[in-house]
This record gives sequence, structure tokens and C-alpha cells, in this order.
Amino acid sequence: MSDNRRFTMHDVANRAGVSYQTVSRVINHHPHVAQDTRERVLHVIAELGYRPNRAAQLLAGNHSRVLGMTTFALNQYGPAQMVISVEQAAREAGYDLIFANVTDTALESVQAAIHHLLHWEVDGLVFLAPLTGMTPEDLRMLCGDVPLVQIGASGGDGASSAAVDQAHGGRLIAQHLMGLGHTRLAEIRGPAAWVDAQARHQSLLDVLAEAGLEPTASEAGDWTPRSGYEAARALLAKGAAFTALVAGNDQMALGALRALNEAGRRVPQDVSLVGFDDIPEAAYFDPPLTTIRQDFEQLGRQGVAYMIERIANPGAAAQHSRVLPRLIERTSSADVTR
Amino acid sequence: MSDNRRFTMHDVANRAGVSYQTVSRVINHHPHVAQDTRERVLHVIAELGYRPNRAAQLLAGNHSRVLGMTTFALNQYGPAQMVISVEQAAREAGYDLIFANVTDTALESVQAAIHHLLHWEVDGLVFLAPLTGMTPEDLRMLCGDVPLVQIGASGGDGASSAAVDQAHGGRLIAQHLMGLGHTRLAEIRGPAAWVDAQARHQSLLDVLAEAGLEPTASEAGDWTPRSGYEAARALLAKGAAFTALVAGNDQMALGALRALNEAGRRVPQDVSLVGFDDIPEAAYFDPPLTTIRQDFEQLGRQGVAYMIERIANPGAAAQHSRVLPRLIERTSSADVTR
DNA sequence: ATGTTCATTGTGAACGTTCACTGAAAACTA
DNA sequence: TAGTTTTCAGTGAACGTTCACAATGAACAT
Repeated sequence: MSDNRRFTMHDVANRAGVSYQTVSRVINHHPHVAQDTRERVLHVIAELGYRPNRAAQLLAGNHSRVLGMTTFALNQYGPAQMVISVEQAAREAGYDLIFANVTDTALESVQAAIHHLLHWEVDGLVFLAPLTGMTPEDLRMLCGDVPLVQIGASGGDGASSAAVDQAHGGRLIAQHLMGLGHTRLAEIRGPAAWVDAQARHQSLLDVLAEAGLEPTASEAGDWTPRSGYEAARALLAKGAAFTALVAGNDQMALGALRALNEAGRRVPQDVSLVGFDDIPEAAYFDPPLTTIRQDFEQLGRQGVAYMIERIANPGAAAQHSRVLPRLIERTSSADVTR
Repeated sequence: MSDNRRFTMHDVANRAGVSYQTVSRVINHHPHVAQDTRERVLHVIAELGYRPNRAAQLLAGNHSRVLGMTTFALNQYGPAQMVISVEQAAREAGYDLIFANVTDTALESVQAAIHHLLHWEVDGLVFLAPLTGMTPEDLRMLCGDVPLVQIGASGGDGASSAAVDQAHGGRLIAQHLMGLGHTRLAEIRGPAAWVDAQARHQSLLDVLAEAGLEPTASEAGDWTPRSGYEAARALLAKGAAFTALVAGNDQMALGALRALNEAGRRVPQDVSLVGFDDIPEAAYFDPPLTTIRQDFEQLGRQGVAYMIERIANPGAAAQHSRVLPRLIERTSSADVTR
């Protein structure tokens, strides 16, 4: 902590010739402060460059204007985008945001992160940890009665949530490919521990089943290009006969693309390839990748909006929104040729 | 804030039959606490699930065990990696980390972020905003005497720094390409406002100049694949004659790759292409991209280490480390053929 | 014995805010 | 006019910690 003592409320109060309480009122936009008094105080605040001490506010008040957010797998496109959009939305709503990173998939890691945030006396908790095996009920238990919003995964009764309708995404892909005449689809799934991966996988299965089909073959990856590459090689090695390949995200699609190339399978002539996410790179793959775009911006905004509502009105029921993803059709998918 | 009142130090003290001060001492690992007293207190702490209130600690203490970090362009690979590694290193050192995102390149934006962090009474400030136009002296002014560490950009006397030796990276690339016989190099630079982009550009110029060469042509992009695509098209449209193309990062290299393909210029037969960053995707481009790998992990770790040192020993001189990047040779670069 | 040090514990005050009251003046109401 | 409400401002006490200092007793040297 630095020597350069910051000004306190009392300094401002003295200079403005009012009591510290009045300064507090001005800061917190209380009504019942005379117009000229307010202006005088505001003027002194600007003059001194005074800004309230967050720690003291937090300690004394019964609301903190701080939101806590768990983060996870920030090196992944989706999570990173959500963090960015939540931070932006929170800032705009006048809330500070503090983060606690969840390092691994173990429950204790999630628990540690949440406890950590709780010790900051946050007004609300934005939960981003798109893993299965953590029910909304578990979360509620951990959080006590702190308002809770889940982002990127569906919530239960206890928590509001904003998520992408992954099932819809899977359906879009299945319908797109079947519409092109494909009946033999292979799949590179994301890690089983991720709800998104599960949802995409399941919806693909469902839609295929409705048409009396099932995937020719399926491998799991870990979201990385490398795992996509290896999964595709495994599929090829098994001799799986497929005319279309669905990857759980764009990065794995890239890896698969390379494996297909090496095996002499041309995309899209021999195999149609689709991904998930629409990362900025996807349009520049060779060929440009057909994929599913998800509006993470919207997710963050919606989640924070729910949070503000819950804080203002703790009794209200949880709200849930499902953002519909969009199919971005590029040239990695085409009519089946045989 | 929730109703579920957390336990306080006094609760622990009562249960353990000691004074609150003793509890405080146990928490802060003070010496001069009897072994059995310590154990008794620790036991009660565990039993009650007590964790100290951060706000109170922050307010009362003259150190906060909190580090502030400015963030910028989190959707970029480099910045995101640095945030991840700093958060990890800070956590391991027992420090909490709070972030303030810098939204645009304006000085006021940086200033706002720093002020914001200062109001949290942080023990130190990790500065990540790899933009030019912000001298270390400016920073010092803004921060008062709070220990300051710059990451990803070189610092001055006032602040320690951990950065990648970008000039070395540029040199590696230039030497690699000249070693392959290339003499006509074109370049797609990063945005001028970024120090990294500048440094890479300048070192390329320098090394070429030493060999009596200069770039055939040069365009600027904004790090996105799209901008790389457009820059490459611009180079081709100008009729620039080059056998090697240096991109400021891997994503722009990807865009350029696509533009070259569309123009019928094969990589590496007609044009050697090199990037910067070694993003996970780079190895799966077609062809796999020759690029420069930077150890961001190391950067974060080193930066936080400097920070800890500075906090412990405020008088000490600033330290600087330059991490040497490495050339990752893949197949996008080859002997010049004509 | 007697002072001197050292390990161990406790006490009161601070940190900078907000909250719950209280009071005075001004503005309505009857 | 008197009573009532409303606006505005101030006072004292929290919030949960750490800090500076004081106090106790044991160990040690003299």
C-alpha cells in the first residue's frame, strides 16, 4: 500500500463545509440533498480527485456493487468471449467484477473459487464453468443465498441463466447435412465433461434418430486442433465410412481438416466438414468452414441483466434465456457426391 | 449481500478460548504463537469454515495481498495467455488479482483503469497494455508509488518488466528467410499502436538493412485473419514481387495464406510464409506455419516474481527480463526457387 | 535473589465507509 | 394559526480486521 494517502470523505466534507454523511449521500445518489449542496460537494470531489475507498464501502455497506465471476478455460474461445462480454456489461451497469479461476474439473476447485468470491462479500455471482457434474442445486448450496446467474449453461430453479441453445445448434447442423443428402455422418465430440459438448452430441443423435439414422462413428477430442487431428485419424484408421464430419468446435475441425487432407480425402468433395463456434479464423480455413455462430456478447449482456434484476428483487423467480445459434454456411460442406 | 452471516474472528476466538488478536496472528503466520494454541485455533477455523473478510483485512491492514492488473484485447492470443499466466502465478504467491479492462487505446482509458485499481488499495499493479504512446514515466505518474510491473512491454526505470525480446524474434525470422535464399521479403505488420508490432517490424528492417536489403512492400493489419487477407490482397494487387511474406501474427498469416491461395501463389513453393505467436492452430494450417513461439507462461511468472520482490523491498531498482522467443520451423517456409 | 530478555497473549484504537437515528427548518394541510 | 409532513443535514455506532502497545510469565544471566 502506498504512502500517498488518498483523500477521505472527511477531507471532502471539511472542504465543502458539510458533514461526511452528506458526502456519502451525494456519492450514493441519495435524494434529499439540496441542489447547491450537491454541486458544492461534487465540485470538491472533482477538485481533490477523491474516489471512495472500495474496501470501506464494502465493509460498511450491505451491498457491495461487486460481482464475482468464476472463470474456466480462458484459453478457449467461448469462455474468453463470455468473460469479455460479462466484464463489459458489468462495468456498464456500475458493478465491479472480480474473478476466480477454476483450474480443473474437480468439484473442490469450483468450491474453492466460489468460497473465494464469497469472502469478498460480492452482491452476486456469475457462474461460468461449463462442466457437467455440477447441478444447479450444488451451486445453490455453495453460494448460500447470494444471487446467482449461470452463463453458458442451463440453470435450475435457484439460478437464472443465459445460454446458447446447443441442441438447436446440433439440429441446424444435422438438418443442413441431411439436406445436402448426407446419411453417413461421423462426429468428433468435445470432452464429455462439458455440457456444451454433451448437448451438441445429444441433439445430433436425436435428429439423426428421427430420420432413422445414427452416426457412423464418433470420437472424443479435447477442443484442441491436435485432438481434432488425432480423432480424425482414428476415424480414418477404423475405416469408418462417412461423407460428413461434425466437429465439436472449429479448432478440432481444423485439425480434422488436416488429417483428411493427409489421407487424401478432399473437403468438401469427399467429406463435408462442419464446426462449432465461428472463431474469427474459421472463414479463412481452406476451405472456409461451415459452422455455428453463437452470440456470446448477447449472453454476457443478458446474464448481467438478470443479475441486476435479481439483486434488486431477490424474491423473483429465476429467469432463463436461450440464445439461438446461427448456421454460417461456407464451402466446407457440400452436396454428397456418392 | 447475503443474510447468511459468516463467522468472524471473534467467533473463532471465543470457541478457541483466545483473543481475536491471537486468531489474527495464526492467520497471518506470525511467529510467537504457541504450538498448541495455533493448532487449537486452526482446528476451530476448519470446524467453522471460517475465512477472513477480505474487505476488513484490506481496510485495516497496510498491505492488502491484492494485485491489480490492467487487461487489454483479451480476445487476442498473447494478452489472453499473459492474463492466464499472471493469474496463476499470483494465486500461487498468495495474492488475489483484480482486473480492470482497458477498452480503447486512449490514454484516459488507461488512466481510468489504473485509478479504478488504486481504489482497491492494491499492493501492486501489473500493467498489461501493450500499446505505444504510454511511456513508463506516464505510468509512474498515474500509479504514485505503488509497485508497478509491466508485462509484455519493456519498462523504464520506474517499473520492472518482463517481456519477449521481439527484436530477437524479428531477427530469427529474417535470418531464417535469408538463410533460405530469400531476398525479396514482403511484410504484413501489426497495428502501429502496439509496441510488439513496432518492435517486430523494426528488427526486420534492421536485419535486412544489415544485408543491404529492404522489404519489397509492407502493409498493416489489425491482427485479425480478415485484415491479413486484405493486406495480402493489397500486396498482390500492387504487383509487389516477393518470395517470402512475414506476418505480424499467426492469424494474419492465415488470412494471407488464403489470399495467396486464391491468387494461385502456392506456399511454400512460390511464397514462403512465416507468422508470429505459434497459436495452437498454427501447426494445423495448410501448410503448417513456420512461426515464432513466445513463452507467455514464463512472462507471467517472471512478472509476478518481480512484483513480489518489489513489494518486499520497495527501494530496490527495477529489474527487467527479456524472454527469447524461438523459431518453430514448419513447412510454410522453404528454399527460394527462383 | 534480582534484574534482563524473550516468548506469548491481550487491550484499545484505528482504517473509511454506511446505517439507524435524531433534529431543525421548510413546506404543506386543515 | 397550529399541526403535520417532507426535506435536508448531522451524530454515534457499527462493519471485521490489523496495528501499536502493554502485560504476563518463564528462562536466563548476573
